[in-house]
Amino acid sequence: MTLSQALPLADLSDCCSLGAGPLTSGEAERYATLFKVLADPARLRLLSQLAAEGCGPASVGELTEMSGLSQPTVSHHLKRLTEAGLLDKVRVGRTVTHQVRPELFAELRTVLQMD
Amino acid sequence: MTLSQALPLADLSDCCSLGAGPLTSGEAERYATLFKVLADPARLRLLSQLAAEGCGPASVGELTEMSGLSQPTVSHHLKRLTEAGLLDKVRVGRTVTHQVRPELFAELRTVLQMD
DNA sequence: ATCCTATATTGACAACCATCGATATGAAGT
DNA sequence: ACTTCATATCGATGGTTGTCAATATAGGAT
Repeated sequence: MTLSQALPLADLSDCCSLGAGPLTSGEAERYATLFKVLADPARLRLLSQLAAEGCGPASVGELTEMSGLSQPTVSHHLKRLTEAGLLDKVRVGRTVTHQVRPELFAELRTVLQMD
Repeated sequence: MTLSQALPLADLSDCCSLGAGPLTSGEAERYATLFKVLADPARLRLLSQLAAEGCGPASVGELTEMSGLSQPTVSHHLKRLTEAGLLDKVRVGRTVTHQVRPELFAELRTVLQMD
């Protein structure tokens, strides 16, 4: 069960962002959970690799080489990103591929809108 | 010395975001530091209070009442937000007021652009 | 069935941080 | 100077997490 399934974000189109009224404690915790996933340099670099134009989905092994981290550490970060709803995970034979899922990024941009 | 003075963000207009090529380790750490400041429900609620339309700058005491947290805890959070460059701090007599500083929010929105 | 290869999980350790009570600083009034 | 009020800092504590080595799982090939 992914985080996005367990804790769906509020629809920002009609209600709340930082710039449009105080957040409820539930909203604040859900957004904080998402920002926490982004608040790590290794995960940001993995995301930037996956989001770079021209690069399609990448395997865990490729991302391990690029990051210079150990394979368990990369697997751990990809799991956190996937459970947060920021990545999609696809198994093809023995290799596992990940791909950026843009929806939540768009929602977070709305949250950071200050006017 | 605030974080934004010590570690200026790269100019995103011509260079790097998550969607435009891999991040350097320096960029990844600076963005991760900023997201870490946002990755706390209490700080998000303080920000949403400060950003709510109609609300001007608010004092530490007012924010302490609204948040339900202790005064030292609120002071701690406001310090982190201010040192990150997300808030401005102004002392007026005995009371200290804070106000949202929109620049870094705009930069983070750019970082989260995935296309 | 056995082996190899790719990924996931476990266990452990160190570092960081949110929170509070207690106390210090600092500014203004008497 | 002294008191009072608003905010900041200190010290301690409990919880979270990034990282790795070691091991487990799982899929394909022989």
